[in-house]
Amino acid sequence: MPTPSSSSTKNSCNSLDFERPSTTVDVVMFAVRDGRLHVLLVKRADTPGEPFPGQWALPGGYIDVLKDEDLEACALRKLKEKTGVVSPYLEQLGSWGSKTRDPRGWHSTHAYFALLPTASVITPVSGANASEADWIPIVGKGVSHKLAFDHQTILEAAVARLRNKVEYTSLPAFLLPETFTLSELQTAFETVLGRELDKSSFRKRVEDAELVVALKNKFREGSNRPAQIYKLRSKTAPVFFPRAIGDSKSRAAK
Amino acid sequence: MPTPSSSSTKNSCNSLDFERPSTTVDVVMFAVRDGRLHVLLVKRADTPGEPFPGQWALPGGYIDVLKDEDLEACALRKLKEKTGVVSPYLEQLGSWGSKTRDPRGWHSTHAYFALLPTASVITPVSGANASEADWIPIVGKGVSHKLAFDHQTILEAAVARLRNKVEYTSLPAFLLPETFTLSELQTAFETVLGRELDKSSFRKRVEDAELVVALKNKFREGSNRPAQIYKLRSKTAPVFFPRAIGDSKSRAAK
DNA sequence: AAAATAGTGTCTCTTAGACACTATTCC
DNA sequence: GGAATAGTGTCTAAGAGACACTATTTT
Repeated sequence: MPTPSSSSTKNSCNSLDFERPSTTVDVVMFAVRDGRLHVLLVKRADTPGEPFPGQWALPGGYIDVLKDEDLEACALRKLKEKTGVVSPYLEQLGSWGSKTRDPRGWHSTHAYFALLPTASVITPVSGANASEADWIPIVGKGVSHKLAFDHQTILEAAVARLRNKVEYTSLPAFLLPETFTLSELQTAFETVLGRELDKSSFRKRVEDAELVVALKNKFREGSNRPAQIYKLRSKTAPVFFPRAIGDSKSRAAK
Repeated sequence: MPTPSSSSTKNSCNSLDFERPSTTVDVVMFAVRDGRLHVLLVKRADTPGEPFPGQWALPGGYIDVLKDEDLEACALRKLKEKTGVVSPYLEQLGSWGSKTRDPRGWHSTHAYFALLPTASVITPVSGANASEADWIPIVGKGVSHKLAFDHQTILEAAVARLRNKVEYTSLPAFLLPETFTLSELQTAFETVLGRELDKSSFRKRVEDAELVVALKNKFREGSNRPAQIYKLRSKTAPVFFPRAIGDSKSRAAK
């Protein structure tokens, strides 16, 4: 077991002198487009020498020890670079690290997942050195492209986590614009869950959880009865419902 | 933003040539001793130059790129080194990384948490270079010692996660020996939860979840009616209950 | 028989789902 | 009035808690 204070000399990236794994941060960014859940992917540069050239991957990359104060700041930086969004819902997903997941050697990545409001979905920014970025629809457990590294695994974990948490939290609310109607909120839940919900019990649930606040005299007009417009009571913290939304159906594991 | 393929030359730990953070793995090991929840801590070496000399810390350390296939293998290695236990319940907790959490520079750690069966708690192994190790009781949100690095934060996250998951999973079962009675199982839940449970509803819950299997003609004898002895149906996977154990009481956040 | 713990049954309360119902707008 | 969506009320079923009850052992 290597100890940082040993004084064998091999190479020195800083005060520690033994072979160390490299560290990255990847972000799974979700948004709803055309009533379907999408994830933002980037196409890797087609440079020879780069691993997985030209393949789709999660946006992410190496931590910049000068720019990034901490892991979350690094994730937020990558988010802003790709989408321009400054403060979306962001949650740590997990980490993956092994000898083999990157052909360049021992790598570990800290994965985050983010929920972006519909409004911000318009422009996939093809940033500085990212050759291409696009919103790809979620199909089944993940995406129908083959992804670089172990990004398929990470994406599947993110989709599973999101679907699981929808059962007992208000996460889909972060996929909507600032203001919305209850029907729109319900549709967001249904989009993520992949099944329809009963209107009456959904509304009771939302009401009891005090998730939203009605905006006085604000209504969504259409060719029918206008709908009350709401906003979230808390723009950042999700609400935890006391029971799963499927109740009698058992909650999925992990 | 640094790119791995840039060819400025600064130093070279492997093929990547820019300043990189260091990576560790820490493990929060829980066990029940004398009816109370404990965590295994180690005392850091009292060597000058080492950060936090002589202070209590979570067991863990640098990834060994030669020995460790992946993050989980690294966590299991550290677990075995400290306790001798080979396959406990092990779950990824999260990761913490920042410029400031280690005085030696940008560090990130992958934290795991483990539940150890009572049987394995007897011997805190003071391994090779670990100067001292001991089981410390959980008090409130964490432990009453001051811990090295941000280990207090990590420990508190582990305690919170454990307490939260007890509400809807069978995690405390992994704190018991192979076989146990339902009363012992209930006590394990109560120890972690920090509150008493109703016997009847607890047993219904366990029964409905098909968590345990009765051992034919095995009974725990005492100065009273003997109790049926059970074992877990699955020694590794926790069971997820359809509802929180507190039900009407709301589940804690995160 | 008493003590002690194991194990069960009954009642009530809460909440989710099903589903029918009413309400309000535009055409 | 009809179409369309918003919003509400009523009934039922399932599961959790409270708590009293029975069961089986040792002393």
